[in-house]
Amino acid sequence: MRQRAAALGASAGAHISTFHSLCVRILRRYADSAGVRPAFTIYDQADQTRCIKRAVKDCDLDPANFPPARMLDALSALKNKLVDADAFAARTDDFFSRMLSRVYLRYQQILAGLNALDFDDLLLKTAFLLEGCPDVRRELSDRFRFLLIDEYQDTNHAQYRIARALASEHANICATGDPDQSIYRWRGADIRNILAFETDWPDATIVKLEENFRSTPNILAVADSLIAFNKNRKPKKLIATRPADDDVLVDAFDDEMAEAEAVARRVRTLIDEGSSCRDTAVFYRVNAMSRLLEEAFVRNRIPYQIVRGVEFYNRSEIRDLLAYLKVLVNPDDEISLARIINTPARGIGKITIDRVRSFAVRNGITLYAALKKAEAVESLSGKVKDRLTGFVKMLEDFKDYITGPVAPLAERIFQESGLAQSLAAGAGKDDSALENVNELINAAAQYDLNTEEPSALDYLQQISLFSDADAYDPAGDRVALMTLHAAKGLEFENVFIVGAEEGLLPHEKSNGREDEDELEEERRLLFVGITRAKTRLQISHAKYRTVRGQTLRTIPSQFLFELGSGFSESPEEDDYPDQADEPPRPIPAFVAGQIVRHKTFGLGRVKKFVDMGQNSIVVVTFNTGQTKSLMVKYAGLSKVQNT
DNA sequence: GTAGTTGTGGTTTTT
DNA sequence: CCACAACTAC
Repeated sequence: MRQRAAALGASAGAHISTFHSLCVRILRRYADSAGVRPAFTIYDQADQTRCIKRAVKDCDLDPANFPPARMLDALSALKNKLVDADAFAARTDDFFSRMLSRVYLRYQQILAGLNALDFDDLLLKTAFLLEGCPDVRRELSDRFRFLLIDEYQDTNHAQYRIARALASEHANICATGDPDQSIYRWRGADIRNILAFETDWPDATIVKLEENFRSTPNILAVADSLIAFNKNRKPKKLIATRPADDDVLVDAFDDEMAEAEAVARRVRTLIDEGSSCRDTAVFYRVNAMSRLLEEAFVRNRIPYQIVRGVEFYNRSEIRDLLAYLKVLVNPDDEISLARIINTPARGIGKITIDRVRSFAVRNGITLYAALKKAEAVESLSGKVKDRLTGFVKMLEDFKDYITGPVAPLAERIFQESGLAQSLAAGAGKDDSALENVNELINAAAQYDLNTEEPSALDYLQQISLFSDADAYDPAGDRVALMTLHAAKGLEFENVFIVGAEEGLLPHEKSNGREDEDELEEERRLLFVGITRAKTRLQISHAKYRTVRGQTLRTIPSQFLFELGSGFSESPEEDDYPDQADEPPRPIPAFVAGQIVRHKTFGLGRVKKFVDMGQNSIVVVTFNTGQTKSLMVKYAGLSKVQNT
């Protein structure tokens, strides 16, 4: 989480840390009381997915009916509410929750066996520790005598309970935040935390920060107009203190290439006029959009940085290298072990692994311990045994270096494991992999320099919690490219927001689901992006966009119609087909539940109708299973009689 | 048994 | 379009 819990200790100096990092430090220090082993590995989403798949399988459930992503979301929601597996088991009522409960119990068993904690466990275990051990709570409360929590609107219930426990002894707690900037509801952030702060701490002084020193009135007007469309909010007025300046621009481009190129050229112009690169940022909804922009910036010779925190650590070459480190630090981490045992290929296949695993189970030892005793596994050929012992020996040799600087160890692993060689062999098609590895090793070297007693364990636990905030380098004079989420808390003279299209912003995954809440969160996301801009703001969309290899005509984001009138449209003619030729026709209204037919997608059911006159949008779930946003005037939908 | 090949399916945001 | 899973050829 981005919000930081800063604790100001009189003698120790101020600590600035994210909630999760604080939890890691607490859990390591009070491991016994918290019921964890200190060398735990922190599992991210990919690792969690592997574990939950295994848990679902162990419970004899069909992954088709119990999709891993769904299950993880459900477990995460429970953990964020501090409902552990046992507590949940006691309160299941329907079939699904009974199955979920079994998966939950099994999942926790698996993680415990691997000596791993997921992100939610870090919070849950810390909260339980603080609430269950008064001694620990008092000690920490005394150590952190003043508590300041930023971005409080994005705290979840577990974080709330941790903060409450830490402040319980002294009540020196200060929280800052803005409910209109809550963009992590999907991750369990509970807006009630900030709304209820005054009731939780009755003596608290409330300071409203309504004056905005950052943005021009032009930008604030657009932000204000947009966010006012959210029904579920406390109205608030932003008061501009700066004089009016340039108009906000809303631009339409032919396709995503043209959009990226136009943005790059406009940035080029700003730079030529004397603006620093660091003063400009480009925001997008999904990481996948960064590539086109990157290419455009290269073409226009503009220095840029792609701010990617988590994204970087999802790269397979990075995951491979880190998996080696994880296994060295925590041999129980079979998820990482499974990843590296045949990466790069060294002739250890699935069947071999299964045999060693069953040997491990029979003898009640871990997979790694079984690998060490590979000689004793009868079902293996001598050749295979040799490969296994060679692999284990390599790891054991690396182990000599797990305390001490990390960069040399990472370099050594990269070379001696064969990763370097296999990367070089596959090069040509993608030379960025080697670059990424070098970046990782450089970052490790930086860690070594900044840390008194560097170790692989400490390094791994730190980078697992690496955030987008850490990824942004304000020192470099480069244009920043990042997702709207990553933009939170930052500000720039010039801001470009691209891809303001239905399905992208708001994202289709959050359109018309359950209720309006998800749409409102998308609106807040754009609001956050807009309010990052100090002086110049350009929001754009492409008329055609290629997604997954298919070029489709897009629909401008409904949010563009909610910006009020305080902006200039692009001078280009709006050349959507049909519009010029045909006189405006009355737009038919749809209601949710209405069955409709589309010439390409066939039959579907209306999920939602957004009445915007000529620009009305209808969201339809088609029988093919896909949900699409369509502009009524182009969709050619016909209403079908409900039977 | 392993490794390369074809096929399927799913597909945001991040700690 | 990409990652992964089952499949087939060594």
